[in-house]
Amino acid sequence: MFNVQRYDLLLLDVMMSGMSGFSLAHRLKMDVRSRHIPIIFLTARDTENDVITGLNLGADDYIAKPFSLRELMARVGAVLRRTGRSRIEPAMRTIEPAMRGSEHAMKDSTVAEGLVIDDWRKVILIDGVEAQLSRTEFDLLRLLITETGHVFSRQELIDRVWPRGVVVTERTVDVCVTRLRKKMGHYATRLVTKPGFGYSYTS
Amino acid sequence: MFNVQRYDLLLLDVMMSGMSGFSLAHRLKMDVRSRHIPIIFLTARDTENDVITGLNLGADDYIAKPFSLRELMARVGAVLRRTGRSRIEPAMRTIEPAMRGSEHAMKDSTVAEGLVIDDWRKVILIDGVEAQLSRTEFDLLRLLITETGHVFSRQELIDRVWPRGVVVTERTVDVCVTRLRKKMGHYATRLVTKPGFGYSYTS
DNA sequence: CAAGTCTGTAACACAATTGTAACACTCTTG
DNA sequence: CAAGAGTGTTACAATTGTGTTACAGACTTG
Repeated sequence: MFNVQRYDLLLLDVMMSGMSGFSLAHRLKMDVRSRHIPIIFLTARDTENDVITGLNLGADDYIAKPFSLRELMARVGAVLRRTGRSRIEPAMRTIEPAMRGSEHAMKDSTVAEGLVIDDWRKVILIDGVEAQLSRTEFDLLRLLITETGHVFSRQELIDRVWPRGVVVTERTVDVCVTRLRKKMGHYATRLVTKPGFGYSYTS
Repeated sequence: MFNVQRYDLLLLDVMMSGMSGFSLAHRLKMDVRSRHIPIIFLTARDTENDVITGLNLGADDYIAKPFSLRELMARVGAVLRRTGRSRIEPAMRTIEPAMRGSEHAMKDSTVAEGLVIDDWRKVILIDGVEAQLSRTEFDLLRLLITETGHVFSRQELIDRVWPRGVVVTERTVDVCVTRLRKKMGHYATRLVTKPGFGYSYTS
């Protein structure tokens, strides 16, 4: 593609189909045509190793999933401003129309690998397919995803998901999780039970 | 048509009768006579794929329905100014007479597929046929359509549609929606209830 | 390996939410 | 001030969502 067009910035997923984002970045650095183009990595993995590998290859920034599109845009803008490689205006002009139809996604969408919580439309997208969640299920999933990895106790979940003042059994959480899993298809296994502790979302 | 006349800008609907706007754009890019003419796509579809296809074909901008004619004109002006391909004056001279009969539409009309909110005459056109809405119904529908897809909570709707300071039950919103649906004929189903969340307009 | 504990889940009853008709009240408008 | 349109509330029906419980497994622990 570099033979045909010039790019202001590369947004690479560490886990791309067929080739890892790192390999691609490595190959690009070998290529004179693409040298000095700012790179931002997207990744679900947030281990130190990944971060260091990314920065050694000259990544200009690093965004761990889940992230909001608002955050993504802010970082893109920051990198473009910082590198001064291109004026921001033309870049934004390219990006903006692409965002037009989905501006709402800028507002509060939360993104995990394959899963989008669309807080605007109040639906979740599983591999791009809408799934209707009830209010409680929606709030529960959103909380778990926004703090991916953290194990919540049942009481904690009740306090933060259920309306103030309602009193429910801890087993209620289990049932809600079961119902959520049913609607999440093959991502059901990401709602992990930690026996004795509670539940967490793990990518 | 390119044999007969020169054009300053193309405004293409992605969904045209007989041929998609994309196919046309593709064929135009092959044709020397039409090369380098700025293109703006109009579309109701806001999927990522459409956006990307549009930009790859060299679209200069992208407007998703619903949009106001005011916005459309602003973008046309922006593209003409940006491409510098023609001075704006002559272009506007061509456009203006065409708009004469429907200048009022410039003010605040909002267009969704099959539905026009005429803020000048305070009526909506359903498939071109006028429907009389009360003040509250009109404001409610306009808000929902201008933010197509967004799910509003009942309180949010009360805050933004009902006059400042009035206090009404949340159920009032339900009744207003019911009345609206009755006047919207077969488009009634576009006023979608999201149980537990609120209402939205969906095309 | 057995007793005890924890979790998954179906089923049920009930609780909450929503659609809608009816009615009373308000606000215009002539 | 009368007529009519518009609006908010309420009641009840229809729909949808939710909490609890019971039982079956799974897991833990000594």
